[in-house]
Amino acid sequence: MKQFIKVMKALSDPNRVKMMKILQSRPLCVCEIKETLGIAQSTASKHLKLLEDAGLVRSFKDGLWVNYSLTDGNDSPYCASMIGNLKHWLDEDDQIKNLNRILPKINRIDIVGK
Amino acid sequence: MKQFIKVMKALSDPNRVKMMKILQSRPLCVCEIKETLGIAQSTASKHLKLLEDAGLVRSFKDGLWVNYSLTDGNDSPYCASMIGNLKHWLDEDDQIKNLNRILPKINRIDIVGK
DNA sequence: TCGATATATTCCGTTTTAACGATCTATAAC
DNA sequence: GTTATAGATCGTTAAAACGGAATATATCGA
Repeated sequence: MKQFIKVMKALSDPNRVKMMKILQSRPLCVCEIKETLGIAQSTASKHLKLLEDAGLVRSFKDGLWVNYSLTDGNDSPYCASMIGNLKHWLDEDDQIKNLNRILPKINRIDIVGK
Repeated sequence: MKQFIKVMKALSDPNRVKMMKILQSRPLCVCEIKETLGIAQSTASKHLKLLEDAGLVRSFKDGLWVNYSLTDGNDSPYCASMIGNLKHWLDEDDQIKNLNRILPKINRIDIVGK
């Protein structure tokens, strides 16, 4: 029950769902994610931690950067199912379409300051 | 996005998930639900309203009673998918097993007072 | 070692959520 | 009509969630 609730909670915030959707395109570092969504760095970092705790994303360090990507969900049927469904869900959502439109222009080396 | 968030939020509370699971057995009125879960009547009523708003359950009156049951989820792919998955998910959860054990003994005519 | 930079963590204010008791509404029996 | 009962709604309180600024941590390059 606890694991299920964790996954549902993780997916019941718009910013976190947006993160799941943009991570479908490619792995992203925190600064690319906060830039794409237009939120504070601390906010992005916290949301990502929550998604990671739920088993929906994973992270690996690359020098200064931490890259986040979707998991395969193999550890949890709840994650596997939700990750799978989100592959096609919300593609027609206006906010998501917008994010996907600006995402190609987002690049970690272009992001300065905080 | 809004509809999706609504469904996720609806399923991110243990009491609401328990309601979804016991409604798999049979339609139940509010007093049977509150009795099974051991919560206040007003609490049960509010949770059910939230589940109904999300499209996961529906209600119909039968005299003084209001019977709640699962929807078929036809109005929403999110609901359809979650209702379908919940058919097999959490069956091995201890809390859910307990509810299913006491549920056959719960009967609206045996429930007195509030 | 000394900045500079990316991310994580902490702190704090604001909003949302969940719980219950009390009250209101609607229906059934009389 | 009156009364009894099931459920919905309201008011309140406590806990959790969300946001951002500030601070701490870790790594890279000079």
